[in-house]
Amino acid sequence: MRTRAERAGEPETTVGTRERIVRTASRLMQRQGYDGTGIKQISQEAAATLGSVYHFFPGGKQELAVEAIRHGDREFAELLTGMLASAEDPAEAIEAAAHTLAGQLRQSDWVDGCPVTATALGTAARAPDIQRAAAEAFARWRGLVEAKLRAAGFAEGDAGDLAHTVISALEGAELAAQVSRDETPLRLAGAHLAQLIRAVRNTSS
Amino acid sequence: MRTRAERAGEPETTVGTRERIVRTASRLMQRQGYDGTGIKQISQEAAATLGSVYHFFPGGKQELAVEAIRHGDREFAELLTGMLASAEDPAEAIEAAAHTLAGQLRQSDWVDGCPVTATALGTAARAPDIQRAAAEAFARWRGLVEAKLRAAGFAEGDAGDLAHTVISALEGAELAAQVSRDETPLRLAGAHLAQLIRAVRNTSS
DNA sequence: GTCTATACCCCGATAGAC
DNA sequence: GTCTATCGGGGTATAGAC
Repeated sequence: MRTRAERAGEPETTVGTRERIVRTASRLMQRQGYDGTGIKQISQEAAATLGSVYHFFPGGKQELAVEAIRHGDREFAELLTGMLASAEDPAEAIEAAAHTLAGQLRQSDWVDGCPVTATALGTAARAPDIQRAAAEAFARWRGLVEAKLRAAGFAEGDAGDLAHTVISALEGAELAAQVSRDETPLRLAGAHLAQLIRAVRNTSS
Repeated sequence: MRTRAERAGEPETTVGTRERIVRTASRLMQRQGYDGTGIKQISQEAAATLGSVYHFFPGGKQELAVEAIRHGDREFAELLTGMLASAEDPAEAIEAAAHTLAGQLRQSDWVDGCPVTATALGTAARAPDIQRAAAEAFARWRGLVEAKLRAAGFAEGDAGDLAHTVISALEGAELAAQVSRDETPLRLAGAHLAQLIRAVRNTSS
C-alpha cells in the first residue's frame, strides 16, 4: 500500500519501503546482473525484511526485476532529458551527453553502466516480461532523442533513424568503456555521432 | 593433456574433452551470462563429468569463464575477418557485416548476441581476469577494423578512431536488436557507419 | 506491513576410487 | 583422465506469529 504522501506526490524526507526495495534492486542488478543479485542481498541493503519484499512483490524476483528496470528507465530518461537540453543544437547536445556519461561511469569506477542492460542480458530467453520492460526503456530513450532532432528541423524519417543509431552507439560505447575501463569509446562515439548528425542535416537540406 | 592430433593442428572428427567444455561454456555463458550458467550444466551439455571440468580447469568457474571469453574472441575475430573481406570498400564491408550479424541474430531467435558481453557484464567488479579477457577481445576486433581502414588509405588517427566507433556501434546495435527482438538497430547502424566512414574520408582528402 | 524460521533445492568445489 | 559421492553454503520462496 502506498503512503498518503506518495499518493499526493508530496516531497518527503524518508522513502517508503517499496520504493527503497525497488531502488536497491535497480542499483544492484545494474552492477551484478539478474542472476548475480540475490533477494536476500536486496532486502538487507534496502533495510527491509524478506517478508516485506514478498509482500510488495508476490511475483518474486522476476516481478522485482521488471520494476527495477522500469525504475532505471525513468531515471535515465530524466538524465537524458537534462543532457539533451544542455544545447540547442542536437549534435552538440549528444556529444555533451556522451561526455557526461563518461564522467559518471569513471566516477563509479566503471561499474555503473546502463541501468537495464545487465539485468536484461541473459534473461531474455527465460523471462519475456523482463525483455519487454527493457525494450520499452530503449524505445522511450530513443523517443527523447528523436524529439530533440525533430525540434531542430530534421525530417521525421531521418530523426527516427538517427535516434536509433544514437542510442545504439551510446549503449555500445558505454559497454566498451566499462569493459576496457577507459572513457575513449564514449568520447569518440560522441564526436562521431555529432559528425554524423551534421552530415545527415547537410544531405537533406 | 592435448591429443597428438591437436598438437599437430590436424583435422579430426571428434573434439577433445577440454575443447568441448570450452565451447559449451562459451555458448552457454553467451546466452545466460556468468552467474546464470552452472558448472554442472556445462559438464552435462559438454558430455563431460564434473571431475573432468575441474581436472582441466583447476581454477574453477572463473578460469573456465576466461577461456570461454577467449574462445568467443577468436571465433568472432574469424567471422569479422571474413565479413570485412566481403568488399574492398570499408564502408560497404562494415554495412555488410551489420547485415550478417542481424541475420545470425534473428536466426538464433535473438539469443546469440556478442559472445563476450553477457559473460563480462556483472563480473567486472568481482573478477579482473574476466574483465581483462573481454577488453582484449574488444581490442582485437577493433584492430581488425582499423587494419581494414588503413588498407583503404585512411590516416592512422582517423582509422583508429573510426574503428573504436564501429565496434561500439555494432556492439550497441546488436544489444538493442536483441532486447527489442528486431534487426532495425543493426540495419540502421550499418547504414550510418557507412555514411560516417565516407564523411571522414571526404574531410581528410 | 513486518518479522523470524524454515522448507527445499541447487550451487561451486573437493575427495578419492578406478 | 574419468567417474561418483558428498560437503557446506546459499539460493528462492513460503508459513504463520505479531
